[in-house]
Amino acid sequence: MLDETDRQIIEELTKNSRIPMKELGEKVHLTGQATASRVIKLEEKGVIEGYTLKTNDKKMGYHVHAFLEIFTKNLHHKPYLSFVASHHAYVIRNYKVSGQGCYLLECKFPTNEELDQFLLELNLYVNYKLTIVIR
Amino acid sequence: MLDETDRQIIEELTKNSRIPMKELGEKVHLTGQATASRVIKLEEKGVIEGYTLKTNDKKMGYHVHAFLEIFTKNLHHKPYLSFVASHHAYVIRNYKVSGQGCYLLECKFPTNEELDQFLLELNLYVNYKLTIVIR
DNA sequence: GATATACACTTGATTTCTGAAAGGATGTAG
DNA sequence: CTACATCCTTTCAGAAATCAAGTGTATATC
Repeated sequence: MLDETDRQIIEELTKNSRIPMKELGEKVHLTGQATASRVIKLEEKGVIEGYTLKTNDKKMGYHVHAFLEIFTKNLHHKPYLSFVASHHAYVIRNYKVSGQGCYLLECKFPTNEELDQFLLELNLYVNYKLTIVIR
Repeated sequence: MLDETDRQIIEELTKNSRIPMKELGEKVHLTGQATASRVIKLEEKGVIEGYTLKTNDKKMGYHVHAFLEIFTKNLHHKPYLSFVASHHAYVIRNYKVSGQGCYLLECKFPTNEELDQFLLELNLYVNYKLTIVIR
């Protein structure tokens, strides 16, 4: 399904998704046009889902990075899920998981105060175990 | 430091980092040239760290996505850290954290068999608690 | 109040890239 | 052998990026 050239293309685009097709082509020993048509095929197959940005969270004003292991208090998950949906500015990812908790919630906050406020509200819906990222 | 236009630029580039500068400019009511120079400044400031790709892990052949809470067996972290470094194909991210564990390791594997093999080797250096992502 | 300076943006010209069309090489099936 | 499909290259017109002025505005300086 994916040959070595496709893999190289994906690797290079992961390093720098704004690289010109011509230059990408040189890296994988193809013309820019052939490279572009491979990229289009990878998009159509759904292997490539999109092109995005790596930003510096601290310089964006987010100084606190946390993981929350979520334990729902009862069988109704919807209140928690809609709480998460309504706080998407803080939420990086929310995974349903197997293990101790029901969900693993990754978040970012400008300050500890905002984290604290978030936790107070979160605790209305679920219990949690907090893990703060140091590095 | 960052004005509303910069924030919009970052938002649009997060949605699609391959958007032409001209088109991005239209979205933020600037010419392509002015937009490009703002983007260059954001890069120089380190706010923008790079441009990358969103891929579909399943279609890339990775069917297992896991988080590992790591508990080092002793005070020496180096053996674990070099083990992680030597398995970067599986490792997505490795965070030093405060909380129960010392590290939070996010990984992906093609199969449960490879996960199992990884865990066997990992267990030589540290103890862990496994969390598998369902969705 | 006049002048200098810095900054951000626009305009216009040149270079570079992209995307479409046509054609060539290779492999497969009838 | 022929038809067909796939993947690549070449060519070329149009689009975008880049570079070099030039304009406008705010702030500082005398």
